[in-house]
Amino acid sequence: MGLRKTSAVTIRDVAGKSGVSVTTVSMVLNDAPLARHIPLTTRNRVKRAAKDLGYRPNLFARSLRSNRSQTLGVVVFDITDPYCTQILRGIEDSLYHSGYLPILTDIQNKRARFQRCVELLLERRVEGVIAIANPLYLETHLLQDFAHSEVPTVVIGRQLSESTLSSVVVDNAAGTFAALEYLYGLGHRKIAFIRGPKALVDSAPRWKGLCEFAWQAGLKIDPKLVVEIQGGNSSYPVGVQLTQELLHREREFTALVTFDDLTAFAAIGCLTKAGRRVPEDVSVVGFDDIPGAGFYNPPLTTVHQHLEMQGSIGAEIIRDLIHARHSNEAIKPLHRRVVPRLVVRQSTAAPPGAAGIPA
Amino acid sequence: MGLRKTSAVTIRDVAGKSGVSVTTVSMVLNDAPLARHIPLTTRNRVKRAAKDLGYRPNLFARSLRSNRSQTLGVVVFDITDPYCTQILRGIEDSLYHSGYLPILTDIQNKRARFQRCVELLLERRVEGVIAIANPLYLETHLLQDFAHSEVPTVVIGRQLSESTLSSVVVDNAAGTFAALEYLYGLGHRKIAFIRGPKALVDSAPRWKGLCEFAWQAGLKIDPKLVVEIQGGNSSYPVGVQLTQELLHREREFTALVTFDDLTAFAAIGCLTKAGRRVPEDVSVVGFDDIPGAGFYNPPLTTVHQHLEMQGSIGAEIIRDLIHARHSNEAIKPLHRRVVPRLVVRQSTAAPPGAAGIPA
DNA sequence: ACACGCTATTAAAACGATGTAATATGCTGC
DNA sequence: GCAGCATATTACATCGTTTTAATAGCGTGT
Repeated sequence: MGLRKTSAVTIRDVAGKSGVSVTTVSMVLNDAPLARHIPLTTRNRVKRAAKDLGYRPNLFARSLRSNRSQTLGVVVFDITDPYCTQILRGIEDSLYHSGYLPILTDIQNKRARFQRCVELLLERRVEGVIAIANPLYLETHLLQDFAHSEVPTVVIGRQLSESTLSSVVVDNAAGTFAALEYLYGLGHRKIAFIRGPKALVDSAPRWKGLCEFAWQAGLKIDPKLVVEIQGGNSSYPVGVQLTQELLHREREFTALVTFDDLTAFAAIGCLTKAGRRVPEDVSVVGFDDIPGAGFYNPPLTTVHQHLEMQGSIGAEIIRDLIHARHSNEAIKPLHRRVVPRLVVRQSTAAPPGAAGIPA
Repeated sequence: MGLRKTSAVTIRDVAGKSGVSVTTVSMVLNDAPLARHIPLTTRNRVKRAAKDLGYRPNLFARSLRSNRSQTLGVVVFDITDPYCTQILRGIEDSLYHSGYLPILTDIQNKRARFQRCVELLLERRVEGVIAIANPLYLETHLLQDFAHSEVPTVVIGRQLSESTLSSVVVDNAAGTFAALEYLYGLGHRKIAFIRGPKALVDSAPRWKGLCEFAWQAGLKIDPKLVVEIQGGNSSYPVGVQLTQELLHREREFTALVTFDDLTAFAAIGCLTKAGRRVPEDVSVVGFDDIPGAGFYNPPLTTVHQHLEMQGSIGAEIIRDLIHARHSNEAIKPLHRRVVPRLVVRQSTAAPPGAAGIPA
């Protein structure tokens, strides 16, 4: 190994060296059905020659001929966002032994880039597409290009039940439900909330999960203890500002459920500065379990949404769809939903007064 | 836009529609040098037809013929590591308008995958490779495969001055030098250090920068205030443990310089728990400026190493090398070094006693 | 009249693989 | 002695492009 040069070795060379025709070589190396008549000795001779010469089939020629690129397109909205990279990891793992290579395009959260990414992938004749949905906007109509080209497409992170596209989503409501259930179990009753911005699709179901538990447990949600992120997105400064607002309202609370981890970080920072200890005075719960949540000060209790698994599910769906398409079966979009899990760390504890009401 | 189907449109169709031969179409669309004799009217007719039909050249055919894949390989050691993704972002940006598409392979920090990634890229006939060096190990000999195949290769994050590979690195010593200079300027004299593990190449130069400044400023480094990360890598728990050890030694210190941000986070967590306030009692400085450093509690003063820029420089080098290779110039490996910048946030302040000795 | 250069255009040969349709060989049964 | 069949193998067209070498028309100077 190591000293094969630019594989100028073609199938013809292999044929020459092993004394058979290129057809035979091709059939042997792909063990095509028609190769069943070729005796073992010949097969071995061919394989031997191929290995000796360090033959690597030219993928361009192969793709040109067979019209299969052995390539999937992956569209992420921001490669520096751990949300995307964790999903990517799952995709990679699922694809690793499949012969498919993912090619990655990054929207960088810029609308203008979306169109170009789609074109790029179509140009490269990808056999399928996995798109990680931007939490803010999603140009579904752009993805329709793929649907039209009959390229199987799955969107991760956005519910699309009646679309021609497949989808993988997390069950947001189940996540917040579990979080509130846990706090309630610890004994918290005065609980504050920072809701997500209306612009994000995840906001509504996360809030819904909270309301559901509250309703089931007979817990009253105090409107004075609810604030909402305005504008497009959560951010550290916004989190700080909303936490301050909660403090200014001078309504006591022993726990705080935030829309996401970043907001939770901001809240903890703000509470600490205001002299409230976390978790001794106030418990804080986030959502997402971003990397770093476990290293925060204190380590954050939050809802883990199995991003890797979402990625691998997406890849599986695509593989299935491609397979279906190839055997001329009807391709029906698939929809999967993964259940998140509450990860308890050290930003939550029993409320100050009652030390440990049992769940 | 939107409803072009699987581009079964070939150059032949365009030729048919515009009433010329495929040769003419090809020449016009690539504005090849030989197209100079073709009158404007014909050119426009061809271009018009191409656009009307929604013609997209088949890249497989093109690559097969011209032996150019229009593709670069990028090898990262861990796609979920922000170090990699920031560099990636720089690479993308630099490549965005170049016609080259990066295809990404992820080692996942597993030695075994390296070989396979290299093979994958060679198979896809990439025209160049950008490898982001694993901080721990780097199978340079595996990359030699690329050198042998005359595929231009640049390594980001590892000094390789006399190699046949090109390289981009950060000037580690300059970074730590600046950090210590800053603390010294604030008035700190009793300064503790957490050194990086010997196994990491970055450890030595970062320590060297500290020693250099200390020597220049006449600052004595107290061996009792120096600890070193053992084993392979920095981690949160290790950081906590080493900080505890520093505290146990009962040698007073007003500032702490850590090997990297993760260790700094751990140190801050540990100090806080031990009742030392950051930065009022102890200032802490990290290295890397990982995302989240600005959101930590408190926001971390650290050394920013321009990862995006490193990425784009790498991409530029590759483009230059490919170009050189193409015009049959000799390809000499290039080596670039970027100077980091100290980012002052809120984990540093003047030492407790002397409130603000001027630099 | 014709060799020459110039413009405008194209036929045809690659590129490297795949797979269909065809061929060559040997064996069986009648 | 030959149709019929299984076995072993291959010639050749094909995929869609690029590019070389050739062609055709057309003025022009001798």
